[in-house]
Amino acid sequence: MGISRQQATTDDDAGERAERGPRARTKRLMLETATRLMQAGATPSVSEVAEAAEVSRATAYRYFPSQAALVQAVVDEGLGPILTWQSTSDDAERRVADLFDNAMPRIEAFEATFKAALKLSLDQWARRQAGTLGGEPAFTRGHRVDLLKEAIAPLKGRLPPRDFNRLAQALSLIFGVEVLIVLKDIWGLDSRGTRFVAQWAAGALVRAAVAESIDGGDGANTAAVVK
Amino acid sequence: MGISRQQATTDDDAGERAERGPRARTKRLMLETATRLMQAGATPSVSEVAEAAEVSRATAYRYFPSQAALVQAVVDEGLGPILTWQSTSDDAERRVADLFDNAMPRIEAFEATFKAALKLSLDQWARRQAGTLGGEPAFTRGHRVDLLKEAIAPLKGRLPPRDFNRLAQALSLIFGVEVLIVLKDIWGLDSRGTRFVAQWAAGALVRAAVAESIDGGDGANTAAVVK
DNA sequence: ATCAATATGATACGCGCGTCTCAAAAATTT
DNA sequence: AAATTTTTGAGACGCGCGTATCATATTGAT
Repeated sequence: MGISRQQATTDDDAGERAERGPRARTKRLMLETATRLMQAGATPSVSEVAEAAEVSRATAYRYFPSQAALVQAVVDEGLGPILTWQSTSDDAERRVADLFDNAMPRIEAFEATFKAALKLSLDQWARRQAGTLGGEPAFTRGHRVDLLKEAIAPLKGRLPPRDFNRLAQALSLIFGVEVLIVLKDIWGLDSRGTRFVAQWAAGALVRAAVAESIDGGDGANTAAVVK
Repeated sequence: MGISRQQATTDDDAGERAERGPRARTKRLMLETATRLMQAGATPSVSEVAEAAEVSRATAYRYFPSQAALVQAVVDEGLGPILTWQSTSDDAERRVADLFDNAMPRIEAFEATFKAALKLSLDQWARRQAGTLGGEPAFTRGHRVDLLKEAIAPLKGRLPPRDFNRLAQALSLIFGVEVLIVLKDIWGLDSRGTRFVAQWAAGALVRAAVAESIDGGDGANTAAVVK
């Protein structure tokens, strides 16, 4: 079965990147073409990438059996630099700000890709609910969880674990593509305004978490908290 | 000719709800069937609703020309009660908390519907980027903007307009379905945990906005985001 | 009761995605 | 260089969505 052989290849390459030969070459060509198209704002189907890369549809589908696989590959490709990034500061708020400054422009650059990924996740979720398609991973917790936890790591000792997690969770609400959707598409803000609001919210949350831990427990959590 | 007549009906009904006759009856039947299916977690296509409601595909498509129209109708139907709701308090933080308490369970009850709506918006956005489909509304700013602005209305006088908007924008990041996606699907929280985190974050943001305005400008904004 | 208007249903069509088959081309081995 | 394996391309197929057409049933007015 040539098929299962080639299917396996898609996975093998994940492990051994330096693979040589026509397979790897064609795959890279497709990946680069797809990345280029997506950076231009498109959300190309496998067929469209095939045409743009000047390979046949059949070949394209051999390497990327679905648009989902394609998008995922582009996301991984484009997100690489973020994942290894480290803030130089050891102040939590500063680190979070640094993370946002680094990640948000990159997310914006790959906006179409991230939106496509979100859309596909929603698709998969819907199928899952419908009964079709069994125990797949459904929503893949991207990298945001780890990135944020790492950013607020300096608070790990100073905050109760519960509060630490709550902060990480709250921050993750203002970190992903959803921010772009809400602030740019719905509110009509520009990139600068979007980053500004996200930064402010992030800072406010970090400060709130720290402040609470200082003046003891839920000092600010009672009804209105009149300061 | 018959078509444009019936097409118009879809719009007319929005204005005159009490319409009588077979048209309204069938439409309601479909809407209720669709709502039932979606509450059960499904994201039915027009054809599926047609089958469940025991009307022909052709008829179904006359009333809801696309899945998007169907979802939109169900959203409006299910969201109605929220839109007219009013908090009895005049404390901003309390009002926001009330809003969340009221809206979040309802959003959860219609989770599949909201996710479908988000997915369709992303779809439309992608098509738009691709050049196909012209000047459509793209992302329809739902009701969240108005709801939140209304909730924090008590701060309208006490906060500079710029800060007021920033707060509304930040709050809208932790208000929609996206919250469910991030906290339930990605983090794996349950409904209670999700509401808890969202509530905490909302309160923290409101308090931060108020506190800043009190101790004058950007008293807490020093470290990050200098502008 | 009759007749026009209108709602419905059955059917067929185009289109795009993903799958499959098979033959030609390219690469690798012997 | 010849033989074999691997990669590629061309085409056909099924499927689901949305559209269009036409005949039939239902409704409402005269």
